[in-house]
Amino acid sequence: MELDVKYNPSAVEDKWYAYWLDNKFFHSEPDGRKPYSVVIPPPNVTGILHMGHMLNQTLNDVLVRKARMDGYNACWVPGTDHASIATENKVVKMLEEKGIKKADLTREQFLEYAWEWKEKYGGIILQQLRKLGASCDWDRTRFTMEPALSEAVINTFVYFYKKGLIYKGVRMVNWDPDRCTAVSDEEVVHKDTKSHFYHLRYYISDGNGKPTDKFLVIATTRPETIMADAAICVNPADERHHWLRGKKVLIPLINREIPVIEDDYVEMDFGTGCLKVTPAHDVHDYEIGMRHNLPILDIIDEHGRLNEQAQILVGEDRFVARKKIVKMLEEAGNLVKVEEYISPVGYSEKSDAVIEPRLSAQWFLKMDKLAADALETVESGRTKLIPDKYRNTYRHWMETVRDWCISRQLWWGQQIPAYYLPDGRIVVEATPEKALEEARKLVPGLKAEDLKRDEDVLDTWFSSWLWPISVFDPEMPGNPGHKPNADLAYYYPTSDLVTGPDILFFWVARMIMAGEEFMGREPFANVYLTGIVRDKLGRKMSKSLGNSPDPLELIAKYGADAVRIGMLLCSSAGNDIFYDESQIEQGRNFCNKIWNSFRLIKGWTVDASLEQSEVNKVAVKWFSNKLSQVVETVEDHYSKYRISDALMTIYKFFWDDYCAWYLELVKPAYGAALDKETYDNTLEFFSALLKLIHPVMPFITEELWHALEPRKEGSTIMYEHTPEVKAYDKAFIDAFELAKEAAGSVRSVRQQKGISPKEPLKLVVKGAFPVELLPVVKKLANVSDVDFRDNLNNLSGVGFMVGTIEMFVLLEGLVNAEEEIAKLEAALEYQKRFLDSVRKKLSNANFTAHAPEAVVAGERKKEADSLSKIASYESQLKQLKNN
RNA sequence: GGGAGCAUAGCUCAGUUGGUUUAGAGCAUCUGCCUUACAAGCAGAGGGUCGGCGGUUCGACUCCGUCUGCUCCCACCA
Repeated sequence: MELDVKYNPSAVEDKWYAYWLDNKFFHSEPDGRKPYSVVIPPPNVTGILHMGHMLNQTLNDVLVRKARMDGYNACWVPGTDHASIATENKVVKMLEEKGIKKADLTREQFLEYAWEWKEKYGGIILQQLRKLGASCDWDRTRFTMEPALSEAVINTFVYFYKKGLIYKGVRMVNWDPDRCTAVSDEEVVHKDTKSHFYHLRYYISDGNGKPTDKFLVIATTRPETIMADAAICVNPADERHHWLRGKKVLIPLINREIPVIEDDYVEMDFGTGCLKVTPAHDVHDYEIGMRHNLPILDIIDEHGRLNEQAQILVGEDRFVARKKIVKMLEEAGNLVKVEEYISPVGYSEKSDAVIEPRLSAQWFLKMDKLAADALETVESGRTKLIPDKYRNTYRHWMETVRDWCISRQLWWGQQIPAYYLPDGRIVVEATPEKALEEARKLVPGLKAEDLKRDEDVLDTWFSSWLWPISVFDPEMPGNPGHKPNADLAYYYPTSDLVTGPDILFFWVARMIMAGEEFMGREPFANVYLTGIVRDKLGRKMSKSLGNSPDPLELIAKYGADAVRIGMLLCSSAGNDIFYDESQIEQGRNFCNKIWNSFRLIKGWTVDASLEQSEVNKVAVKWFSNKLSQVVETVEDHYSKYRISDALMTIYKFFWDDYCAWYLELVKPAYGAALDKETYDNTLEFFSALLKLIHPVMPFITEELWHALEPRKEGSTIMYEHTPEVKAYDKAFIDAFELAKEAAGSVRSVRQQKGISPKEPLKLVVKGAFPVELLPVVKKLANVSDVDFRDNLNNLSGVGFMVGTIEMFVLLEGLVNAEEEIAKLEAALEYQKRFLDSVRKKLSNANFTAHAPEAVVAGERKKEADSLSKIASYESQLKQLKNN
């Protein structure tokens, strides 16, 4: 078989992915094995794969594949999220391009377009995930708006409504004027924004609506809202303003009279100490208004424009109005001064529009009990957050969370199952038929067309918070008539959840709430929170910055395995990832290394009659011991979710120990054959390595596992078992390190003296170097001869130390005595200083008295070793100087 | 404004209850090699007063305080 010098991933990857699918290797059904289940954080149905997904899905796939090889019944449920705002935006945009306005469509027509769009573009992202090698059970693919899951959402709404936890109320909500919908507190991003602080003069009224010459000054950032002012408020303790008590003032420009009131809320040392109270357009003002029974005057419409109530600037956008009114105020003589001002302003996470606090009727879910339960889940450790630092933020959020505004003024989503009777009363039922039935109990003879269904849909998170339950059982426990479900019983709670910390509250916390509410227990055992993928400059990868590479192009260029390695190499949990293409190159190089090691092995001929040589014996002995030690380390890393450490351990083990040391040791001379025993062991080691690597690099390992020996149809490395940890001889492994060090030192001497690796060298040894390991030094350092002696006097060459063993490379005529003396003196100097520091410790009575015995013994050993090294350096120096 | 976290080689990071670490890895760098598995490679080498200062301790990268710098989260836009 002729193998290419370079590994070619594209030819291999599609083949094996199709093979895995054909054989249903990713599919899981409940059985006698222990389950390992994960649900995908459902990406937006209209989304495309970005680097953040790559990182998450790679980590997820590593965990799933590892669990599968550990004998678990692994089930990874994929799916997408209908993402109401994001998707509706895209559909609206698409329609606009066709010249169609949403306003001209009925709800049904719009939804038809939306579904069409979803069928066409939705799920591209799931196709992309396949390219990465994700071992999802595609037969279980779910969509949050598929009929069954929508039903689950509706049932959940009914459930909470009947439990009294859902209510409708007029509240100040975060209004996104771009999208014309309310958004939740969590969807508001506060950004420091440059604005102005306008100081405005309000004249005191003479009691008949006419201005006197007295006035007060307020400071505001929103002069366009003065027409909605209901009062001016001062702090009762503020003596500067006591003269205003009982007075009325006139709103500039429109001359409407409003009272001066007093409330502790106002801070005396901020602004002028006078606050204009605008209950309809500010959350605090609203609260003050409630306390003081102030009228509410709403002057801004749903698009953020001034309405008729404003009297002036009607129809103007709020920001345009702001500019215009400032000019008007200036001309009217009401503008005292303008200050530059930076203040935090809320923006809609989805549209980036400035949030308008707006009073509107919305549906809310009471959070106190749900949040308390979900907090306990994490506090008790039933769900672990990895890394642990997120527990603090989680706690803080759970303790301060407010009721969840769950209604959205959109069409794409689950429509709220609330029905209004003509008299305004509400019935909430899962179906229109049921609703009518209930309504008739209130108003006999009511007709279907008399019932009006609420226009709003539910927040997307109100569907995705059910995900770990609904993907297994859309009928949802908790609903009347719910029957036990085998999948749910088997797979719930899921094992690990891999997701970004940015949706810890949006999604993770709420899934925990739903889990506790409906299942009575946590939805997952561990939540692994990844970092944010950033570019080399530390900027978050984003479409607008254009700094995010296309993952599919990367896969095409380097191969999926390489990309996976690149993502994993630098991804300790919770730390941000600084993405750099060179990491993916490193992954590609690793693929190539694996590939070429296979070419080497495959090229060997075997002679069954050959005896196993000493060097091969020791190589096999060492590697089999080392393998167990490494597997143990890797398992430990995995158990702590230190995926990049696990990968690095495997990487070094393969590259350094297997390729650079083991294969070089057993490699037969050119044209020579290898003994069968060593060959079999070598293949066995290779096979074990492939299994160890498979979770991180699924494609190349499957390819080579099949190339290694003929496999039965339908077999796969995916279901091979992770290599076992057998008892290993640590002392022997450590001793082998001495041999490596010796070989390295000899090579170093060659480098310094410019001696070709092909020229054999002679070595003299003083000390207890294990004879068993001599062949290792001989072969890898090209040493023809090793001579043990009691002293190294009168030799010509270069000496070095391996531990406390002295070694000497015999070299005639190549030695520069001065150079050697200088080197030895430097080494001696270092050693003497080291000895000093050790002795300082040992001579300290406090140290010997307080430190544990083992530590003291360690220091004594250091002292002894150091003394022996010093002695040997000194004797070598003496030699050199005498000659 | 409140809270959390981070700061270790040029870069990205380890360093697990303070003691065989006058600190390790990978990448990058430098030197020598086209040695018939791999130049996407091989061999060798250099590189850090562990952010500053102070304290606790026989002993501090590790614990405490403080300062500086960065990041993130939360927060009602007078």
